[in-house]
Amino acid sequence: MKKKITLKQIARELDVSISTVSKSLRDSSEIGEETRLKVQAFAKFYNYKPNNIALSLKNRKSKAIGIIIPEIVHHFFSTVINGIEQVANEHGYSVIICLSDDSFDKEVLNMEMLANGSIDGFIMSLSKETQFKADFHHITEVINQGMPVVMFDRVTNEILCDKVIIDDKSAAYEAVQSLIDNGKKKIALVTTVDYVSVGKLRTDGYIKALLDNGIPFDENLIIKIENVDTCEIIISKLLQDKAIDAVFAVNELFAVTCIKTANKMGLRVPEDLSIIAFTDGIISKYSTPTITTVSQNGIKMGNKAAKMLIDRLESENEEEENYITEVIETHLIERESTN
Amino acid sequence: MKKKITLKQIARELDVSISTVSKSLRDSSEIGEETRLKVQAFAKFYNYKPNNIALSLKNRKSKAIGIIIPEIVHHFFSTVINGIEQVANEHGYSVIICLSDDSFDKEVLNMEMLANGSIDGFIMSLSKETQFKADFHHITEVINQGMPVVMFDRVTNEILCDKVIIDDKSAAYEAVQSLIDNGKKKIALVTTVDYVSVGKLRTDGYIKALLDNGIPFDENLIIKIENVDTCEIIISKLLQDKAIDAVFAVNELFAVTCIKTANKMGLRVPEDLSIIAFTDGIISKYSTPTITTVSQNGIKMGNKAAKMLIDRLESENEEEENYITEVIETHLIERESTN
DNA sequence: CTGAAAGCGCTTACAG
DNA sequence: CTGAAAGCGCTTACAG
Repeated sequence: MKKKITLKQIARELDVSISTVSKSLRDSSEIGEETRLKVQAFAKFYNYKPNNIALSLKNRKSKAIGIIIPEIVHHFFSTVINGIEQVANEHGYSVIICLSDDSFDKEVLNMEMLANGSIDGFIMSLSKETQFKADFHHITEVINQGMPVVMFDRVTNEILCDKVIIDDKSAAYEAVQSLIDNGKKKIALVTTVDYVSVGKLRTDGYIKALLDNGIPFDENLIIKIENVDTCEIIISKLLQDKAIDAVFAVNELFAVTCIKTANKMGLRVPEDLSIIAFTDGIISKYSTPTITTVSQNGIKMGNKAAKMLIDRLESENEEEENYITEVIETHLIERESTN
Repeated sequence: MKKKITLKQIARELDVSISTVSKSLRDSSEIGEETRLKVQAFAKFYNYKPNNIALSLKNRKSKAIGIIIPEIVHHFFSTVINGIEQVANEHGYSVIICLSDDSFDKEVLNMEMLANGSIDGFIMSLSKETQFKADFHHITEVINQGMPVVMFDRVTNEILCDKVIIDDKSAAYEAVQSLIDNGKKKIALVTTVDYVSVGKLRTDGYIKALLDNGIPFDENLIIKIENVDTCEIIISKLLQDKAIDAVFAVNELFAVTCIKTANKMGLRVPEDLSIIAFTDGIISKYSTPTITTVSQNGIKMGNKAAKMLIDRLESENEEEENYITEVIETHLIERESTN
C-alpha cells in the first residue's frame, strides 16, 4: 500500500521547497533546468498526480459538470448523457450525474449538494413533480449565485437560461401531417398529462395539424396518460372506435402498448392502424412491427448542451446574459408501423 | 447575483472569529448560546452551505463514489446505476459516473482522474477492451493506494477485491435445462466473443447443461458475435438448420434479432423455435412475442455493490482484506417466446 | 467562552 | 534561481 504522493513529500525527499516542486512540475521558466529535471524525474517515478480537490479549492472551479435528470433508464436520457460526456471529456471536464427520480425534493437536494463547490455548472431536465409544482426557486438560486445552467428537453419559460430543445410542437405537427398525407382520417393522440411541458407542446402540434387540414378536432380522440403501467385499458377503450386509422403517441412506450393492444383486438398495424411515436429509444427499432418515429436526437442535444455550458464557463465576460435557446432539428424515421 | 457566502464573510459581518462561526454552526458546546444563536440565524438568513470541496480537502474524503461502466445506453447498466444511487444517497454519498465506452484508454483515464481526490472508492464493470487485453494495472494501482474497488458483472479473477456477480454459468445452465425439460432437442447458443467474461461463463453453462443431459454438444450450434449490428446474416445462416428448435441468447439484442430473423424465414416463435435470453432489459417486455429471460436484477446488484463499498469505506479496520464475492440470485421470467 | 494557529494540497505574487 | 508567505474554505487541538 503506497499512498498517493504529494508535493510536500517530494519537496522533503529532494530537499527543496514546495514552491520549487510545484513550479518545476508546471515547467516554469523560473526554475533552473537541473532542479526542474530532477523534480520531474522523481515525480514521474513516483507517479505523482496533483490532487483535484486541492486544485478545485485553489482555482475555485472544479472542471466538472453536474447533470440532473429525472431517470436514467430512459433511453433518451442515456443518449443525452452520452452526448454530454463526449463534449465534456474533449474539454477536460468530468461529469457528475444525479437522478431526481422525477421527485421535486430529490432534485432540490441534488442541486444544493452539487452547487456547493463540486461542479462549475448544470445541465438539467426538469422532474415531473417540479413541472407540476412549477416551483423553480432552487434553479433561480443557483443561477443567482453565478452558476450557469443549461436546460434541455423538459424546460420552463419561467427560468431565463440557455436551453436546448426540439421544436416539439412543429415536430408533432409534421408527424400528424404525414399521417394525413397518407390518407388517414381519424387520428388519435396518446399523450401525457398536460403539466409535462413536452407532452403539452406535442398535443398543441397535433391539434394545429388537424385544424389546418380542416379535420374537426375531437376531444374523445385524445387520451392523457399518467402512468404507463396502467395505460392498456385506456388505450383499448380508445381503440374500440374502429374508425380510428392512426395513432400519434408522444413516446415509444405508449406506441408499443398501442400496437400490442391493437393486435389483441384483431387490428393489424399498419394495415388497419398507423402509428407514429416521439422517441429516440430502442424499442421502436425492435418491436414488431418496428415503429415510425420522430427522432429526438439525444446525442446532438447532449453535445449542444455541453458546448453551450462550457462556452459560458470559459467566456471572459461572464455577465452578458444573452441566453439562447437552441432548437435541434428532428426528423421522421419511417419504419413499419406506417404505410 | 449574490455569490455563496463563506465562513469568513459571516465572521467579518458579525465581528467574531472564523473559528467561532464554524463551531457555532456545528453546534459546539464550546460556544456561548447567545453567540451561537446569532451566528446560526445569520447563516440561515444568508443560506450558508459549507463548501464541499473545502470539506473534502480537510477531511481527505469526498463522500462520493465513482462509477465506471462501459456504456450507459444499455438498460442493464442504467439499472445498476439506479441501484447504486439509491443506497449511495441514503448514506449521504453522491455518485460520479464515467463511461469507458468499452475502451481501455478511456477506462484508465477516467479512473486516474477520479482517483485524484474526487472520490472515495470505485464501483466498476470492465470494458470489453480491458477484458481483451487483460491489462488491469490501473485497477491494481488504485487499490494499492488504499482506495476500495467493487467490481460487478464484468469482473476478473486477476484482481482481488469485492465483487458482485450473478452465477452466469449456473443461470445459463438452468435456462438451457428448462428448454430441455420442455422437450427441445437441438438448442443453439448465440453468445459474445470469449474474452467477454460473462459471455464465456454463459457458454460454459450451456455446454454443461447439454452434456449433463446426454445431448451431444455441436460446435456448429454455437455462434460468437462480435458486433450486434451485423449479426443478422450469421443468425440467419444458423437458422437454416431447420432442426434447431430453441435458441439461448446471452443478451436480449441477440434474442430479438433471432426472433426477427426467424420470422422472416417463416419460422414461428415459440411454435417452431423457443428463445430465452439473459437480460434485465426493456426490449424483452415489448417485443412480439415477449421474451423469456434470465433476469439479472441490476437494481439488486447496484444496491449490493454500493453497500459493500460504503461498508468498506466506513469500516474502522481498513486493513482487513477479506474480500468477498457476492452472488446475486437470478430467476427465469417466463414470457411468450417459450412454451 | 473566544480566537489564533496549523493544516488539508495546491498555486503564485513577491522577496531575496 | 529558490523559497517564504498568503490564500482557496474549512476544522479542530490548543491557548488564553
